[in-house]
Amino acid sequence: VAKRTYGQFCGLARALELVGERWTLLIVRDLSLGPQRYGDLAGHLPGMASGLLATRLKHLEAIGVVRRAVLPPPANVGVYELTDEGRALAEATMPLTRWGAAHLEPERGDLLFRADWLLSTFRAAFDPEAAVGVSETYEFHVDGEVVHVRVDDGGLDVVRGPSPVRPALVVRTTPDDLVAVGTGRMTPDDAVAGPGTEIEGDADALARCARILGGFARDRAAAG
Amino acid sequence: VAKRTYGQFCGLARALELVGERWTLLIVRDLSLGPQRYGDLAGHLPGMASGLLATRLKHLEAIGVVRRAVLPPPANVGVYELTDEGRALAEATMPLTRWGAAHLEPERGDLLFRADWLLSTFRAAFDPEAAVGVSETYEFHVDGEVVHVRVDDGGLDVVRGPSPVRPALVVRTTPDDLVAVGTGRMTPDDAVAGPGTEIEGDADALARCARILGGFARDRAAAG
DNA sequence: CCGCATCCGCGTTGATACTG
DNA sequence: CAGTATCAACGCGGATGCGG
Repeated sequence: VAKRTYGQFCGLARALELVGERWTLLIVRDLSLGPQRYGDLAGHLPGMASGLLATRLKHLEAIGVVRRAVLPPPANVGVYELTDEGRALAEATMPLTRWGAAHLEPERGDLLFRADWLLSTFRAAFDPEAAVGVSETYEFHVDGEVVHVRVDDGGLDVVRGPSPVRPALVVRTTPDDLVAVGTGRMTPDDAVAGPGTEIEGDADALARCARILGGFARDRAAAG
Repeated sequence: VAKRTYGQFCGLARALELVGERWTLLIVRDLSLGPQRYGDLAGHLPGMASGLLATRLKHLEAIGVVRRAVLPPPANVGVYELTDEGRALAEATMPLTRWGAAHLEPERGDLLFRADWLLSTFRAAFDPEAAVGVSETYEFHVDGEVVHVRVDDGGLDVVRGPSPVRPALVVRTTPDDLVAVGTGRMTPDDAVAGPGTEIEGDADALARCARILGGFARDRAAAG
């Protein structure tokens, strides 16, 4: 029996045949923030059967989106990482992420939260115009996770882990505050004034950071 | 039991919850070329169960992507059309279409072909730079289908049916020729010289049309 | 314990028949 | 023509097992 395909000569149908199955694009999203071990991936995808993750990874490897690699000694652990094709795919999902972000329900407290999910959503709403002439790094600590955002004169990159260089701004905050600021319910200054958020760095860096990552809130306001 | 969701506070996860199920984005794609009746949609989606199409349409209507409308008399038939949200969604799938197009296998003869699928794939690869200063319409006749492409100084729109205004170029061709030109196996001039393709209009219009819609072939060459 | 494979129960999907 | 009804087959979620 043929794998469930669409069999249409159409770019979208082909993309959905390749990566349209359940969980597949979420795996690509998680790997777009840096290589990950099997167990870490599984931890990022609650509700996904372990065997299914193995199947998906094998398929993504077969179609050239994902590659296995071994970290150099003394780590010597196997990880999965995106190929160039995989990075192109991750890039191609940005507008879809942006559309979905405009349809998130911020008040739903039952949703699972991860700093890297929200920051990858911020990245999707990123407007290069807002970052021209800015080259610096912001580091976020949320719920025990560390993620840093590298802005480089019109470009923007979100990577898991602490920044290798000294960041212009370090934000220690809570999921609630991050969501509130992201969705426009709170200004960054409100958050800093409140109990959940504290920053290291000057106020100018905070203002620039807010301007550059603020597209998410603007999208939501536009779409309702 | 809860509908199969991801439950993650993440734009991509939300988008996939809303429109990530099988067939859903292909319905949006078909409606993005103009309103369609239930039966026409079903005809465009071979292999999809009729009941499933009804379910999907109801869901898309519930989330505000699709709207039912009745064509004015004397037609008086019910059609489905995209809302503004739906058009934004269709727009958001363009890069994904482009990624998938680069992974199409042009030699696979078993794939189903429709002129509007291929032309919507062309549109996804459209580069606005190529169309600055050009404002004209091209009409394609393929396999009994008629689709027209409206270029308007940096913008591009693909719509089913004949052009309401006199087109600068009319192309009558075969699926094979259109695929061959789209994937770069043939130049437009080769096609016109061959038996499958004939055009009405001057050679300059053909050259402009080829330049504007040629992004698909360029993408494929880049990705391999 | 990590990285996967195997099994089972159920929801989703594919194909066709049916109805107003 | 525009859907609804029915049922078999498949995909997925959850648990468990197994080798390193």
